[in-house]
Amino acid sequence: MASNSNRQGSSMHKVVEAEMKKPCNDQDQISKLKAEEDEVYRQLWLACAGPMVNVPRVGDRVFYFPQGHIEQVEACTSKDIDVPMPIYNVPYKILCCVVSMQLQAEPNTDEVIAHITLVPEKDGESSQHQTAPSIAWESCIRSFSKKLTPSDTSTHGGLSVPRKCANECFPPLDMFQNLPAQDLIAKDLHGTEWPFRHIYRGQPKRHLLSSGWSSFVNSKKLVAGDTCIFFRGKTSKLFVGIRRAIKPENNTSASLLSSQSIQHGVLAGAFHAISTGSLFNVYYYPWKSPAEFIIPYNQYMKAAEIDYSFGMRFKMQFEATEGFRVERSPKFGGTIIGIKDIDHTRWPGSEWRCIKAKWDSAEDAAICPNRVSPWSIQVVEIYKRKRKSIPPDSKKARPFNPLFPFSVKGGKPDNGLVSGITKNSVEHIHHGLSGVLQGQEFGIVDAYNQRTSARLPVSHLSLKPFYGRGEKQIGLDNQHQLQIHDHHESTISIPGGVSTTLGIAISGSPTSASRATNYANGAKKSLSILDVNPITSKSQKKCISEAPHEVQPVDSGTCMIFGVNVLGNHPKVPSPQFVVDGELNCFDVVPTLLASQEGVSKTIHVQERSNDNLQEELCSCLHINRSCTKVIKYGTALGRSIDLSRFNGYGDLMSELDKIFEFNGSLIDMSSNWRLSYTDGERDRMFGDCPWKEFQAIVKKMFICPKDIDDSVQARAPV
Amino acid sequence: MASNSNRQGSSMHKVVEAEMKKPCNDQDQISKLKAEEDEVYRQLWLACAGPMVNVPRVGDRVFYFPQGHIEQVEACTSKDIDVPMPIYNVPYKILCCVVSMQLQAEPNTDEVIAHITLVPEKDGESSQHQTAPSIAWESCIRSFSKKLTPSDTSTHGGLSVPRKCANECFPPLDMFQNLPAQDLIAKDLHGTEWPFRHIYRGQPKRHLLSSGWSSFVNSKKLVAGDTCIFFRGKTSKLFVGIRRAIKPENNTSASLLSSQSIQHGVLAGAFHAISTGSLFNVYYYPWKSPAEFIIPYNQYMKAAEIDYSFGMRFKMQFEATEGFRVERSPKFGGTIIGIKDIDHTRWPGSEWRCIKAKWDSAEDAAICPNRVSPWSIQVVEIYKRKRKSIPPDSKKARPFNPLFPFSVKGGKPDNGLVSGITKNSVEHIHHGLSGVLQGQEFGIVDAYNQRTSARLPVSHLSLKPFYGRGEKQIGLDNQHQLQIHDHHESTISIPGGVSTTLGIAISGSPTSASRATNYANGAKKSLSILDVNPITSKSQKKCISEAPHEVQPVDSGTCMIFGVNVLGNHPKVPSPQFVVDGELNCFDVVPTLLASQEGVSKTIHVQERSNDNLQEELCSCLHINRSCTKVIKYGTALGRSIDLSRFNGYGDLMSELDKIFEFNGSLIDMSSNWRLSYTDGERDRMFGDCPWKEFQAIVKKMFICPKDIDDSVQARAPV
DNA sequence: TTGTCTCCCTGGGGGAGACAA
DNA sequence: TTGTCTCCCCCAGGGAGACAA
Repeated sequence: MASNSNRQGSSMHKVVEAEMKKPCNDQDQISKLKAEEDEVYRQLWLACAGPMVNVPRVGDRVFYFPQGHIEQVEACTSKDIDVPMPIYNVPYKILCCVVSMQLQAEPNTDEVIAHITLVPEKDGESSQHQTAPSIAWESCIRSFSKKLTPSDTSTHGGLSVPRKCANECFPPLDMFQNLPAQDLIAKDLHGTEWPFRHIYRGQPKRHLLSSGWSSFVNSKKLVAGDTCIFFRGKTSKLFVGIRRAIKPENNTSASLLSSQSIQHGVLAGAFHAISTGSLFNVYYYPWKSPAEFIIPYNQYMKAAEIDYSFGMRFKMQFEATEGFRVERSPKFGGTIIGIKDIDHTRWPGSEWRCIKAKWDSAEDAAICPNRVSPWSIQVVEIYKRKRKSIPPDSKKARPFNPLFPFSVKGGKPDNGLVSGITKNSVEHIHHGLSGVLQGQEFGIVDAYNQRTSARLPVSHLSLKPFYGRGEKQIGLDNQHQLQIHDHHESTISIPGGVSTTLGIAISGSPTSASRATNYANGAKKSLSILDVNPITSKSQKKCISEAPHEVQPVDSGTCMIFGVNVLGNHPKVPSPQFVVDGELNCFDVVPTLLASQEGVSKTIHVQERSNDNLQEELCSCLHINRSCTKVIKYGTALGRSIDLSRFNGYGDLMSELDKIFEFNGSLIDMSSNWRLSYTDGERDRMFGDCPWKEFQAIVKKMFICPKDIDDSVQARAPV
Repeated sequence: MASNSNRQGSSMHKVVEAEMKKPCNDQDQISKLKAEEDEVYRQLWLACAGPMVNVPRVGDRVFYFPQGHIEQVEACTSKDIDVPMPIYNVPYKILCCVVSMQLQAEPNTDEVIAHITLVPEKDGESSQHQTAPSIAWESCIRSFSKKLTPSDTSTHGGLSVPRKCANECFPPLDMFQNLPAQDLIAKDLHGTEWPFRHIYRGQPKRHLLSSGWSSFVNSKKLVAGDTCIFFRGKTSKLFVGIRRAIKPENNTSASLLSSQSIQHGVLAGAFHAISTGSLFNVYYYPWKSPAEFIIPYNQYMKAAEIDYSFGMRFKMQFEATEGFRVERSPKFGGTIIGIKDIDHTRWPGSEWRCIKAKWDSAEDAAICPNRVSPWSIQVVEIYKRKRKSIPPDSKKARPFNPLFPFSVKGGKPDNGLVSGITKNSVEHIHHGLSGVLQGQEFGIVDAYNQRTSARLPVSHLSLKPFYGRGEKQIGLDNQHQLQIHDHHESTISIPGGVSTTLGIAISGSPTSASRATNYANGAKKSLSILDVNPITSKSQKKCISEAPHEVQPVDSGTCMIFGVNVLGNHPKVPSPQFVVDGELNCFDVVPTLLASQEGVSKTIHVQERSNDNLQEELCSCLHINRSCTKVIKYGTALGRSIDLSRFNGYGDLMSELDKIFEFNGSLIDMSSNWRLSYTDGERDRMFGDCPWKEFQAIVKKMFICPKDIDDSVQARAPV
């Protein structure tokens, strides 16, 4: 392209560009020049991307949000088929390290693209890695941008360069000449060189880019309103870029894959990367993406420190018109009117766009999104309140099960790396009220029934909530890690990160059974990171936010603080396509398999059998990949299935069961003769004798029985 | 674009286009016109795609080959990271019905795109659905294509239209005029209308497209060597298209996803589609795709009827130069020098490019691919031999496990829909020799050890080989299908097809164990489709191909007939990333878990223990996600692992073991005192007393023991 | 019959100062 | 100071027949 337009003037025009490389052999000098050029390129790229765009640098730690990535690809593709996506077993945010970062531009449109290579971070914690402070290039990098006028883009004449910009950014002209002029060569983001004639002429005199300019305009298909951007470093290297007023629309039919498959690609790609701990590539298109989906660790954590609550006032910036300098828009003001994960089914607890905003002016509301993410807003100072306890990111194992890309249904337990901020807020509750959960390992601890929880192994209490159903993990730093489990559930980690968790019943051979048990005990001893304190249960339902400015939420029923609904009202979770309808059939059929699947779920049943049957069913149903847990009411043919992940505690559950089985409240207030019990992997338990989170993790099936009948099968009835 | 160039001549030129719609209100007439236009468009699209390209029509049944789809996306994207892909549990070919088919073109390059919506067919069999015969449009559709000369594409002058083409394809000119001329309007694949001045002038007189032509050339960026194509139906509707000599290269940086993620997208998308039976979209780019990956059912089946063998001569067509008519190239001749699945690890048994070709001339070899698929070649008549039995596609359940998109490693058992042709050949063996496997449901049945196998439910025997390790499936037509399993292994199918299979050891409770068995028996009763016959095992190694012209293969070691290697030599299968290295640790640690995974594989170990240990290990290792099976030789410290999927029968296996353990043939001919035994999921120690396929599915570990020692632990020693 | 060349002639657009906001 | 206009002038390229393969 450039060569086409290389209609250079007569040879008397001196070419100024020429990099001005001094004849120094100093390696440092050369690499400095290179570094400067790289920095100029980066700044140009950012200027072309827009004032709101930022990208991390190599080595930075970031959070990758698959939801945001999908937002981008959805913005780029036309939704083809309305086939519901499965729920992938991918955390809503993934801590990564930036392995490489290539700032590029699309050849045809000059649309900016950041090609980012990430590697999932093994370790949730580690030092608050700071981005290597970039050398203060700002002092020696000059730039200007100009929004093109109709004259600038007309066929008659060139670009009128503001005097100040020309003086600052272009090499000086020899003003003693009759018609001061020089030939400039500017590189665009592709490295293509564009020759421009820079001339000082007209009456009154002004700076113009004449020859070459119209070729540039034609090639880049610039129109009035677009912005051209010039950057120049100390070494006189000149760069040119563009930012369009109207972003190029997507080539609808030009996609290689269907939008469906692309979403699969995003999710399966992320899944594979975290499963194997391997690199993965992400393309970030700032012009297309509704929001950044790769957030620097520090930015995220800073947001996590703030105690967002209803009614808070905040400001947010968006791209808008700006002057010759690349600047940010004025800020738009808004108020938080809701905090809630936007897709509880797929991304429970996610902070992505979890804040519902009401914008101050109606016009703003038309431009600004309804929902924003915490890290993209600036809370007005007066409202800022930090959380009390901030253990930012604790050392935890990956919470998802790498053998199961698809989750059967929502209900992903809240845990560790998966939901940092959410965790923090929850943690805050406990901290504030019971002083638990300090240090690197912490969990959401509950003591719904103190008697029972006291009986559980210490390690269990501490780690269980984070590893799904009663798993715990040792040897985290080892690729060949082995996860062991009591309740006779076990997990194997496959090198490269693939692991699965499977529960098994005790083998008939006492030898092998005892061997396994012994080993489990041995493993437990190696856990030195436990920190368990007794806690009380009162805190469970208290609304976390204690900000003085807090108002009762308008959209009642949800008071979500970073994804945790602290009120008792629950939206109905839609059932995605992967729920087992036929599963009731397996009820009597299949020998029990006690599988522990993080983020996966549970089989559940109705029951109308004798006590013998109850006993028997302890190991009679397959517990893999179910989102729902069966509830069987004694004497009733039709059982029900419920998704435990929808509930935040026993109270919620009981209310629901009371409603479902039409106890009219008598199940809740215990006035009925019926009680709820459940089976876990081992044998019968009474309802409510362990913390809720743990209950969620271990429950296999629930039974609603008359007390007398229930008692008769309860070998060891706690409570 | 078109409007830009719409420099129409003076008003005296009559516009001929105008669709010539007669003033008939007849709906039939209108829809006929529409149908004709659609057909002309289709023909134009095909002509632009190239002479070798074909696409199915809506309603057609086709096989979709994920491998081919990946070939296409790989051809379009630059491989970014060298991270190995996981093995997805997706069949290598997927029978689909074409739900919709949009023939499009890329806006910038006019590259042809077929946007195909497929839905996986539930039913492997069903009627030999014939494509609705298209109306014989050919009689009324006129077309010509011209390879553009330098003059045609130069800035001076227009397109020189061959006289015959102009007469046939353009509306007739009024030759009584001084300068006979008319204005034509031609639609391209986007529906954009291009005006052309058709004039008959010069000395001598000739047909030219003058005004408008150069705009067309510029807009489409045509160069000499490219081809322009005109089509016209009866209704005078004129269409124009192009086919480039040099296909546009891929926009490397313009991809939305990394090539990794795109491959994930292809595979996860396919997986999801077959899991849920839902629609999925595929974009086929004939200019980019190295080969068609959507093959009409009939074309595939026709190929499947042929008994391909080494040395066969065949012809194949490729795109090449052609005349004014869109025609196929001359055929290239070649010889089959190998038949073998190209990626046995990922796509075992796949016929995709399974034929290794030697091309007759060296120049051809430079153009033609090394490997071709059976359906894309035409076997020279003299070599054609049909297979004996052709049960083309039997009604079988989907063989893959829908809960496991990723398979850990190759070794996918041959089964049903997954490998139609391969199956056929395998089936053929059994059919020909034992008369088994008729009807809709069939399995490879064996009764090597009657005593042992007699204990298994019939259903087990019958279905096992096709569903991995000892699974069986009922209710195939039901989305809510339930897979049941004895050996205390069980599978749940989740509606939409998600299911998993897990094995468990017998629970400590005798009650539950017996119940499970009972139920399994009960379930068995509902299986009315079983057809079990005794077969002998001799047939196992017989080479299928009995073609008289068959020659011994040059690249010895593989004589694959549709994916089945009928010779005994096996290439080493590379171990992909998902193999468990740390698994030896679990050996002593974890209670046995007998997992049945279709396409997944087996754990294996070395052994140097006492008989007690042997006994113990019957249920001591996790059998998930292994490609290899352990072989333990008594008294030898170092055991070995072998991939059973590499072998086609016991003979192969024994040869290999004989070699590995240096028996120098004495293991094969039984002259040594050593024997091979194995353990299955029920802790029974057995000899090779069941069909090979079943053996592959149920074997957990193999032991090579001296006869006497072996007998001592052999409760029931068959042989 | 059709590919290439050359001649003719027109108009789009590059290059300059004039003028005005 | 800079956006727009207009004038000037040139040459790219379209349109035609000549010529030759």
